[in-house]
Amino acid sequence: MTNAQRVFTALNDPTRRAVFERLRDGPRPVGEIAQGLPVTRPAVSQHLKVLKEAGLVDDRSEGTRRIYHIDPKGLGAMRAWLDQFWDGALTALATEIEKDTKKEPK
Amino acid sequence: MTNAQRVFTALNDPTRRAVFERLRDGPRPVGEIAQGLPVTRPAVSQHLKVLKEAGLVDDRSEGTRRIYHIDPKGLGAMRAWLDQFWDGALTALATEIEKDTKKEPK
DNA sequence: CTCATCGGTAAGTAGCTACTAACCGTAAGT
DNA sequence: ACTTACGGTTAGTAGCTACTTACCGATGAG
Repeated sequence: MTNAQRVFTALNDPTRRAVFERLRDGPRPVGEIAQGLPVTRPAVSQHLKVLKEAGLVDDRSEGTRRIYHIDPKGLGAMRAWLDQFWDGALTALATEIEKDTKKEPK
Repeated sequence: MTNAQRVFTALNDPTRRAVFERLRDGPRPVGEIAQGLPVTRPAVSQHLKVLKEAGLVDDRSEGTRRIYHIDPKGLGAMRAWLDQFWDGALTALATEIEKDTKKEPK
């Protein structure tokens, strides 16, 4: 399984995106993340595991709590994938427009 | 269902990404896209439908063929989502580093 | 040494999704 | 008009996945 694949899979689930977005404002322990979400805490743990494997989050221990924070590594991989795509897409689009212009020079 | 949700769902499936990436080199008819892929042509049609609903591809008729091409709209939505995230993630990370530095000034 | 809190893990299940096979409509060639 | 090529749609199914419940280890307070 490629790295980009893991990132996409991780961000595909709405609940998991909610978990991830909750970390945007700063690091949080698991319980605090789970609070307010419509799923149980174990579910959040499982989501965090997936996010971590995708390189989207990382954690550190602090007493009995585990503080999770965003890891830019995953976002970077995704952005790289997207950028590599962006150029090709725009190039193809430009070619398309050029062809259309030749066909219908108004 | 939000628009970003549709883009993520569309790009989540490996086969669907393969379909999408095949259009990076330029517009292609359905049959040509399906050729070489390990799935049948109807499956490709279904994938194209999902990609189209996500704003990632669009199509035009040319005789009995349907030529599919990349639609930048979907990629733009995804990039917007990512960028909006990017800043928050980096800000949080910077805050983190700052805190760690204060704790362990080496 | 208890006892409570925090959180990761295992097992089992309901719901979704990607796939194939069969079918149908449409456009172009003869 | 007949035939062929192209491709979208439907019905049915196998496999995956997000969820809950129950359990367990670890840390800190008293």
